[in-house]
Amino acid sequence: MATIGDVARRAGVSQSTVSYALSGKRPISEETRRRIERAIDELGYRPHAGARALATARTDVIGLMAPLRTGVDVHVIMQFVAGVVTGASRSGYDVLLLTQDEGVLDRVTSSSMVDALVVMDVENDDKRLPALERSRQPAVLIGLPADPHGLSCVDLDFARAGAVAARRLIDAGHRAIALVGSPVEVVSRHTSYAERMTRGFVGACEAAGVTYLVVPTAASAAGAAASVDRVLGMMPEVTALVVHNEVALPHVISRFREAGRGVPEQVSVVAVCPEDVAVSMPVPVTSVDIPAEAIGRIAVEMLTGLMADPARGEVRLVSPRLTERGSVREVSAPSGGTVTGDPAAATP
Amino acid sequence: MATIGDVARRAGVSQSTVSYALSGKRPISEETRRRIERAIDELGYRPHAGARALATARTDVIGLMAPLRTGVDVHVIMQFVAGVVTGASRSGYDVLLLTQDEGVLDRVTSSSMVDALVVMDVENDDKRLPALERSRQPAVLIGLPADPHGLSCVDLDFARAGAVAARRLIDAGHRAIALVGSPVEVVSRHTSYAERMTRGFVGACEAAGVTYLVVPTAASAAGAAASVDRVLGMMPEVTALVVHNEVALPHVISRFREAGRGVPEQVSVVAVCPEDVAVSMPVPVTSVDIPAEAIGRIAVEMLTGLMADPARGEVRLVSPRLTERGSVREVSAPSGGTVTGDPAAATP
DNA sequence: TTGAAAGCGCTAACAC
DNA sequence: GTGTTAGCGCTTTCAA
Repeated sequence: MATIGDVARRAGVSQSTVSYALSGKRPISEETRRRIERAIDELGYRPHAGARALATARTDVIGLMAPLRTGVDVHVIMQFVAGVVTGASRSGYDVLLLTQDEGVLDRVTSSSMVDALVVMDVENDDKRLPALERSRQPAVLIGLPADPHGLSCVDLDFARAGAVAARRLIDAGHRAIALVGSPVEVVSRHTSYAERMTRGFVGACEAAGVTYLVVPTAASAAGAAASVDRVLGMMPEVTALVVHNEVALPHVISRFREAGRGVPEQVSVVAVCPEDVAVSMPVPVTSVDIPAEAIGRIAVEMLTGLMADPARGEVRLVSPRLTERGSVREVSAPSGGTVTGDPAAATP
Repeated sequence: MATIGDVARRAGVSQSTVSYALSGKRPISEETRRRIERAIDELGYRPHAGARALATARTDVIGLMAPLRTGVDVHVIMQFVAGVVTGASRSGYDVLLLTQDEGVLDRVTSSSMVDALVVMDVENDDKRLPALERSRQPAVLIGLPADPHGLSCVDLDFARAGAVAARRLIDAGHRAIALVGSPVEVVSRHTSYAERMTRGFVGACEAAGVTYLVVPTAASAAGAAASVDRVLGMMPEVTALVVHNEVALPHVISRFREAGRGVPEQVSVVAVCPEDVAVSMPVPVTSVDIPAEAIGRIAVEMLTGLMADPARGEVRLVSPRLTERGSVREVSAPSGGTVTGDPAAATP
């Protein structure tokens, strides 16, 4: 590999001139610049990343801690990752893919491998937070810990998403609505989005005085079926669902159909999921989209902002947007319903 | 950040001694080693990755070119990625996540950011291959280009997978079998796995003299429905399916059921997909598993092998394994069928 | 507008 | 068993 010295020699200038020509940090005469560019092309020169990192204390690499346990919401995760990579490359950064492990975090940061970090799948009381603080690296969390104080976070506003989804159904005249939610693992791991989603849903239902039910649901056909049966058992009058579980969604729909309740004829559905999932269902599903890729990009934008100017933490909640796809049926409201709900499951 | 010099001073030894203590490349007295370790702990020292890369011409990072276009087989991709990351960390490497772009490949390799590369989603005539060659970096491809000569590749043996899946159905007595295959985009992009799969399927069917049909299928409910209708139209006597399309799978099953052909009562199914997908279907599906995570790990193993000893390229095809899950019904063979098939779609 | 040269932090001869 | 030191390739003062 050619070095900056080779380029300098070939162009008949000094190393520093080449360096400055590359960085643009001082004016270079047209003639010199031309010679340098020529030499660079001829030699196929690229600065050595390690040498540069050593000299500048920057790597132009950002670390991405992503949950690679497969099974849950792979779709969404992939989209976050894609957004982060896109955003990063747009800003001239590469992405080092890290596992969800505080040990890795310590190692990577203190050996100066990355300039900053994006941390995905943040839990309420995330074990990586102390390590993050210790590292004193700029960082953006995707998700919301219990105490986001001083941290930079971005996420979909799941509380509003839950409310928007519920309200769409309420406004359509439905009076008995179930939330088919995230898997119990997610809830018990205290990844806050499930709780926020539930809170928003419950809030909207109570405000409107409609009957509601919250059912955590495993990410499989069996889980979906079990949840559907539970819903039908506890709330036979159900006419509408909010589904916040990408994997279960198709199975929920078909189980309801098997039970003689077609979507959208007998049962209306609003999903909370990525757009492409909602579109690819047997029945296109009206949904509150999770703009995962956009959120990934925003995370990187926030990060570059932080690097330029280490301000105080900022929490950015992306507003949910509902897209109609015809899975909600307007019903003539048969007078107001009663508030019942499943107190056990519905605690915020 | 503490440097090796700080450690040396604190331990009362020279830098090189610290370096050697760390690398174990020469014997260090028990006493000295103890003092050094102590100093390292107290200072929280970690070698600076860039400095080390500069001095050793190694980064301990491998590049992973992964297709981040969402939509197709996200599941499988995630599992490959997870396998690569796991394998890498097991061998002391970190992973730089790169987009599928020759420009990126050139940049990353010639600036010495990585020691080696794993290239996913290889097409028959992949544009990245020249850049790869140019880079003279050890590389392992996941997938198979048209001419793998001199390259290291690993993939599932899709030809045998197709054959195994078909044979399972043939052996169960089925005489009219359809392959619901990969999306046309995949086929036309000439990602060879779809072709190999088809070849294996067709070969087995022709060898057994059964009727068969090959139908590329879009990765959506609509695509699945269209394909099912096409199958029923062209081959109404169909009693068995091989499905090589993870996204379409659930919709194929339900569309058949809607057409009055339940799985496995009227229609037997063997899928070619990751295990967790087959398990999470409404009906557990007998499948030839795609051991994506294992393949990812193998890729890294091959890579470390190559780095240690740049041998000639080696193509490793992982043997398919069929797992019974009850979606195949044994039928009393009603005498041998005729070879018809869809010549247009079934060309190898 | 350009050069010379001192590091950045580490490894690995080459000494002893 | 340990120390000295010359790089690795780049950036950035300091000088001109």
